[in-house]
Amino acid sequence: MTLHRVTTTGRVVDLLREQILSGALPEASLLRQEKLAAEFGVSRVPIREALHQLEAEGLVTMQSHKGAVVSSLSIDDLEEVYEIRARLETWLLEQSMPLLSEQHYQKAEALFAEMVEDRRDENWSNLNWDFHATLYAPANRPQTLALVRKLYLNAYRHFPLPIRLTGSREKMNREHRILLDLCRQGDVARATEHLEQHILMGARHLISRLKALRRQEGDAGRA
Amino acid sequence: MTLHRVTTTGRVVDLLREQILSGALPEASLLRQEKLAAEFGVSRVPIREALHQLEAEGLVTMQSHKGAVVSSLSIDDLEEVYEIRARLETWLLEQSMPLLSEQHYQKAEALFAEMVEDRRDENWSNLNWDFHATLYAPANRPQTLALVRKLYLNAYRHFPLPIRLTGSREKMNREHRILLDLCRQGDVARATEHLEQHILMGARHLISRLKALRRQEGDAGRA
DNA sequence: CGATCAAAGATCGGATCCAATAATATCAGG
DNA sequence: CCTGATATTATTGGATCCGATCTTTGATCG
Repeated sequence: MTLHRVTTTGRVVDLLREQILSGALPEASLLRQEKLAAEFGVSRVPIREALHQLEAEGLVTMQSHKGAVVSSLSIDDLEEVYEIRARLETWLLEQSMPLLSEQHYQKAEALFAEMVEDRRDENWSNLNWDFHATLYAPANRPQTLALVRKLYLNAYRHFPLPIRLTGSREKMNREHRILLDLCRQGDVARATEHLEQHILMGARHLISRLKALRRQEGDAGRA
Repeated sequence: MTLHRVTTTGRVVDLLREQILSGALPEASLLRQEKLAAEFGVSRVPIREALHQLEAEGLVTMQSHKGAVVSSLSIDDLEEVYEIRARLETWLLEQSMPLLSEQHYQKAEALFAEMVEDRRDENWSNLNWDFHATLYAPANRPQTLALVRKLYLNAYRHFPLPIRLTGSREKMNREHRILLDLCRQGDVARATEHLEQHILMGARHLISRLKALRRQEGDAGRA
């Protein structure tokens, strides 16, 4: 669609965003311009512009003459983002459900099957998003969908995949299965209720894992 | 709060954002780097970085080697943004209403009175936002509030004040009065319902004014 | 021995310069 | 006179250089 001509700054932005969202650059990492410039084999200018751009996206915070760090979400913020998602996604589903066609269901089923079968974790986030987005598609709310997607990625960043998924895949699969069935049955109230719980449960799981991780790190720090 | 040390880029960002949101730079305006640089008395570098930053915020769109233009929202997009606002703000009110204290009411009343009395238009947007935000404050949802504020500004931009307000001030005032009273009565259901209608009516008014304006421009073009 | 201040080094922000790309004008051919 | 190729110009993107600011180290003094 938007086929911007590739520019160095743009590529740097994409690379850094990818690394931040994937967790390769954990939160609070220092981003030295010179280091990144050398790493990517470019001058510092596109790095600086990329950092500014990412700052506007909320992924890094910059302090002038001090440096840029990968920004971090507090647990409260994380929870709130999930709650916003729940509020908006239930709304999307409410609108799209009456309009879901067999084609949408087939696509959702295919994505669901892929998520069940694929044992590797790397694609899970994308598949999960695609699954949800498929169910919301008929609502025809591009702005809302883009916003929710941004929140989705933003909430997931910083958490290496094993942390996100450990002990929750089967649960997620079961919930997705139920969600699909409820949609097919046309029960809007129960489907949206289930979706809300699904999202909020995901938040709770992620937060408990995160707290455990921080406790662990705290212990390591004390040792 | 965030007291970054002032940097040229930062100031340029703030200036351009202000000009875009206020309508001084109408949508689809071409933003020539050299022109802006001369205007602000700086080199092109901070201009470029500012433009990139604003692009990430969604206020301008850049095409490499072609230039930057002030981005525009379609009418559909505008309507959708208002609907998102309605969905989120009713949620905020729902949570905050039980927690509203006399202090909040007094602040809201003061802002309301200011909006009624102040015949000048310049402050209206800010006062209006502050009024709404005051009612949502007890919900203690900083992320949501920041997001809604962004949507609020984004939806209002491009519309010179006279267009936004003509023939709607009295209506807005009446609706605000009712909203305040419903809050005081503690009727959550009716208050949120009223708020939703208030926001959606605002959208409808703005869109009709916008369509009239475009029709008018179309006629002028044909003449 | 610890604290404070100064100087050196590191890093960032901004200006200038150069290269790459798109828009525009010019000219040849039909 | 119109169309298409080519050259010129305007504008952007990127690299290098310079000045400003922050950090760190080390020396001096209490």
